Amino acid sequence: MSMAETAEMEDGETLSLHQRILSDIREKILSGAWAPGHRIPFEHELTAEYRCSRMTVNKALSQLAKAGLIERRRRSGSFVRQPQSQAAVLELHDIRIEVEALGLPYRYERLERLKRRSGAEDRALLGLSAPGPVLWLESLHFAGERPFALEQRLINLSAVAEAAEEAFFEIAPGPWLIGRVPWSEAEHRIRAMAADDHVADALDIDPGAPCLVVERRTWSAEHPVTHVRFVYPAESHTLVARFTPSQG
Amino acid sequence: MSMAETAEMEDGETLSLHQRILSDIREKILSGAWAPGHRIPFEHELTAEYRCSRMTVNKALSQLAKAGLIERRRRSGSFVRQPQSQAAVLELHDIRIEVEALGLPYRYERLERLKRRSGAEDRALLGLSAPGPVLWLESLHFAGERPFALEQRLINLSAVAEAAEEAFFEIAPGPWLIGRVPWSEAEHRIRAMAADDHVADALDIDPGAPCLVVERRTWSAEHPVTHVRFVYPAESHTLVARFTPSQG
DNA sequence: ATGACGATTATGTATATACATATTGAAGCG
DNA sequence: CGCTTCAATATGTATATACATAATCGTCAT
Repeated sequence: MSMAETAEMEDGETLSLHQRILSDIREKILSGAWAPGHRIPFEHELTAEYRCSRMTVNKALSQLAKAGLIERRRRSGSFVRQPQSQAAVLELHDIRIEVEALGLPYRYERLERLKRRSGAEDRALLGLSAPGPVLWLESLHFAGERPFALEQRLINLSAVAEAAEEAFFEIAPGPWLIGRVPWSEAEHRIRAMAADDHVADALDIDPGAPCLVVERRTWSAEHPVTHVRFVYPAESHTLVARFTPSQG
Repeated sequence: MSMAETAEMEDGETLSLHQRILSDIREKILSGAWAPGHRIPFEHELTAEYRCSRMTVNKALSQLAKAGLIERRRRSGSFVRQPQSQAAVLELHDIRIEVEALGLPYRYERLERLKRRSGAEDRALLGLSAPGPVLWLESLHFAGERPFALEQRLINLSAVAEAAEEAFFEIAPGPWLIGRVPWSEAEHRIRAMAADDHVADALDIDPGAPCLVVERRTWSAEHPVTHVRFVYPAESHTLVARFTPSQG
């Protein structure tokens, strides 16, 4: 066996050995052949089975453990975990991309722009403790002729001073921030809401009509950067998330 | 330097060397010190900086690449990637746990149970091509006295035959399935909806009131298992998701 | 100029080895 | 019987080494 051997799959695809071990075991777990609690063969057994070194087996098992499919216990071995509480990876696209994926022309319109000192409400939204300068922006995203989403955004100018110079007529604040500020963490809240008069007016729907609200707070290295609320009319929008319980 | 040396952090926590390298680099990227496009030191340079072997550095860099923070190019080096499109890990808890976390007593009530041959609508929901036996269930989850969520579920009896024997009076179909069927994939749809008469009646809210709808389809090894729709009154429920762009 | 080609270089993946660490299980003892 | 101690064992992390592979760069001939 040569040093960096690769394996031929049935379909002709080439996988590295540790990826083959990984997907073999994953398949056994997901198919139910190895039920929760089942003890996976020891590293030295897999070493014999796959004719490879312990390091290679270890790499594969460590990855399965990190993905949460198995649990490893020293001296005892590795075990299939109980199915985890379900989690979904939710893609939150750029609205422009979303609209264009629908085959509709995208248009962005800035409604409001206000520089002010943060009040208690602003600080609560951003998660700030001390007052400071913030920028308030309200914009509309259109799909064709129809309003697609209303965006209400608060930017912490202490964290992103350059935003004070930008009018946001040409570029939406989302893409502008993405290109400028590396973000380290984000928190999302998703809920349903009845349109109030202001929202109904902006989105051209009836007051009281159901809307999907997605709020996102973003931090960059511990500093709050922005809080944004997207309000979508119920008909226009469904969030889709697909989840596979391990990431090969 | 001993073989399996570990490093003391300032706060006294012990990290393995490769984890220290990983978090060092991650911090540089997230803080913005290394902007997108910046070339990360070569493996042999990091080897010298951290006084360790190339394998250790390689492990850390590979992990950063898998997390999507950097891109690796043979012969050229490793580079900080543009900030990715945002994605969020959305936790979808068991409703019982959710209700109990609110400090309210949980109660479950089965409303309807119907065994039938799948019609076109059922097949569309489950993603089935051929007709077959399915089980239709409607249940209510209570938080204290108030209805918390309405559950409408379709189970593919070809995949889970035992479900036909279960009355689902004592146990909710969610927990029952989790303990029995290993699932390999799930797809979620989240949207806002106005309550129709049936939903309004079940949840004891006004017709037309906004609701949050979470639909989930689950597969086990390519076979559709179940489709479930949870309808939450808008006031009762917010989904929260927190996301950090790399998984140290 | 330009295109072919080989050397160089950085990463990708595997090996064998070494020692650390946590936990189990059995032996020994009061 | 219960407690301590100690050896055995499986995993955790690091080393040095080897060869493969892909991309780039310079050289040289056309």
